[in-house]
Amino acid sequence: MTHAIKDVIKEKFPILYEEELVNDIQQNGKLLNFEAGDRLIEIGAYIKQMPLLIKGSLKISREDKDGNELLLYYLNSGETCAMSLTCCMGDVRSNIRATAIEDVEIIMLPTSKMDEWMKKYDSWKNFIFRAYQIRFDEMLQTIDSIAFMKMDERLERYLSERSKELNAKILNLTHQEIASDLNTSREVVSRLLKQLEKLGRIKLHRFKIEIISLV
DNA sequence: ACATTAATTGTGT
DNA sequence: ACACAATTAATGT
Repeated sequence: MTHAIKDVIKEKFPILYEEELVNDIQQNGKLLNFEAGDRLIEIGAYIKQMPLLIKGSLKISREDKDGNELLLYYLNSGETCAMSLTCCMGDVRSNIRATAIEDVEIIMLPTSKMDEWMKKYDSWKNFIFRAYQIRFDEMLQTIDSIAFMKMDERLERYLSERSKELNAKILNLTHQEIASDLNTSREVVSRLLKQLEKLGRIKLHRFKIEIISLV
């Protein structure tokens, strides 16, 4: 039983307060569901829709020249993908990939409306600017964690961020996944995780990591 | 309940 | 980074 898009917007995107805008979204938006593992956006594809994430979370990544997957950031409910905006403005192919890491519910909006809404609705404009700003801040943090932090600190930060975002104490991740997100080897991750477990900050299980207490 | 297999995780070099 | 061992979960018999 799906509720009206209108209600969902009011609940998850209170920042979009203009009644008329909400109606517009209701009219033009499509409510879609994806399962964990599905790819919503593939590298090289044209983007004609822009997502508003209602439930679940997405992993946004790109590929380097050797075909390695490189993590950009995670998207959670109440957020949107800033990259898909830049793509859809020009008639450009996507340079990112979006993969569902949990079951996901999203509203897809036709990019054709974006221009019009930017001019027409203040709250929409603010929303978009804010999405950019949040993403930008996060990327800055990521950059200096790569530049200045040692792997053990990066791992710890990674875990506490993920647990905060998903707001879950149990993360369903393999060591290999973490390793490719952090661009290191699986063995290093295993060893560092082991240390954290010894310190009593996490507990290790197969396929999952239980967070006990992280900074 | 047991054996087989595949994948994850652990460890030494 | 590589190689191999140990452990675990899933599946079939």
